[in-house]
Amino acid sequence: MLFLISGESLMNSSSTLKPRVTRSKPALRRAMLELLDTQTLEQITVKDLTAQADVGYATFFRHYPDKDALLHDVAADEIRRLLTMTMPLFHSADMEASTRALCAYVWEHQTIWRILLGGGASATLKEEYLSQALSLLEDAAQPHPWLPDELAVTFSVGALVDILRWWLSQEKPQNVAYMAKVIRHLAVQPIMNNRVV
Amino acid sequence: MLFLISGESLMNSSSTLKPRVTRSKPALRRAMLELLDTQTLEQITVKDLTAQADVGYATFFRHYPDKDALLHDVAADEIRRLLTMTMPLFHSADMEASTRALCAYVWEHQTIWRILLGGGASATLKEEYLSQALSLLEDAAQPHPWLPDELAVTFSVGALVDILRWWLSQEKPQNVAYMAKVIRHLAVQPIMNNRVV
DNA sequence: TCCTTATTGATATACTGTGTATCATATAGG
DNA sequence: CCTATATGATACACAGTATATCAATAAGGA
Repeated sequence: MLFLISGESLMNSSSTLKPRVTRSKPALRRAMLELLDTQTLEQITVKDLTAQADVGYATFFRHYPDKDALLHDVAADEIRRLLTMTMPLFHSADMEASTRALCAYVWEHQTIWRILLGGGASATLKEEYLSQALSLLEDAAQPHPWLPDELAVTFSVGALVDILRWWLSQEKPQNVAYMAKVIRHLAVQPIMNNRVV
Repeated sequence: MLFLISGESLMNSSSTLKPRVTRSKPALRRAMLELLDTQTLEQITVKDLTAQADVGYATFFRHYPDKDALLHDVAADEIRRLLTMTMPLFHSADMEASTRALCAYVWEHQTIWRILLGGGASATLKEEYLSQALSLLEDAAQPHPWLPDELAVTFSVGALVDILRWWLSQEKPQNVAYMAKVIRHLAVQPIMNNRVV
């Protein structure tokens, strides 16, 4: 499988192969995604990465201090984009449209999200996701009279990630509309200020 | 901090120290819990464990193949006990009593659960928890007309672990009754066959 | 009390993976 | 054509894992 990520292009427009300069970093990001498809993050070694990227071993450390930094670099953009579609959920504006847009985005980018959610990256992903979500919490300020905001976000983000991971791990995944309904019902609706059972 | 775990006692009834025989394994389990209080699982080395347990380095491998096996040994009992209190939640018998009993149990054993849920063991814990829960799924057979059983359990167990972790990570934790209500409302009620939003 | 067996401590060793340092080479961009 | 920079290749120091070996020690039975 091949993956093209973020804005950087791996080849230039000319017919000849692009020379070494600036080739390593995109190659390493590409290699990380390729290896995460079948292995866990901690199973992947720097040697594996540089071999997959067809790059010298020491070259890795000229771009990243360690494996986690590379994963962070790969995932940061996607997380941020998904997060901008997640936060509106807590403002209870048009919830149906929001959840559907969220699921549609994940579905369109399922190749990378299947890797980020599955494998061994999910722990790192969830931490980062939750961290970014909590830092944006002040804006929301949607009062949950009986539920601490931090608990609400922790629960909702956790449930969202778990549900999305289940979705993309299925052999025959459900459709977008259904998953939006599931997320609305399981991860969003319960933290809204309604009746408490 | 000191921890006494499962049924094994570290000392015998006599006034003298118990000799080496059978001393290592309990000492290693004890050391694992002590180190997990301040470090992540992957931060802990076998050398750390054997030093903390005051045991020879090679002795570790005479009892466990690796760190994860030791953690598994430490956590297995607790997980199994908590699970027997978790499953009744899906039978919708007396939900209020079930959730309260669950939270009361965690609260009574908060010393070990704070370690198992926090730190670096939470990922392993959740996997094991979910695995055991899914293997017991056949018994429940509580039909969720619109929700696949596996998704329901995945969501519910995930939410439960997340909520419990948040609870025990608080400086001034909420009381048992409140947390039972939260779990009922966030992790259990949403998967029951009611109205779908 | 004595003897056998099992546990342990201590140590040596092989191996894998990380991270740094160094030097020669190739090339992009001026 | 020249120079700054990215790269490849390699050597090296270091940490952690896992196994093997041998002597010491104590438990539990004779």
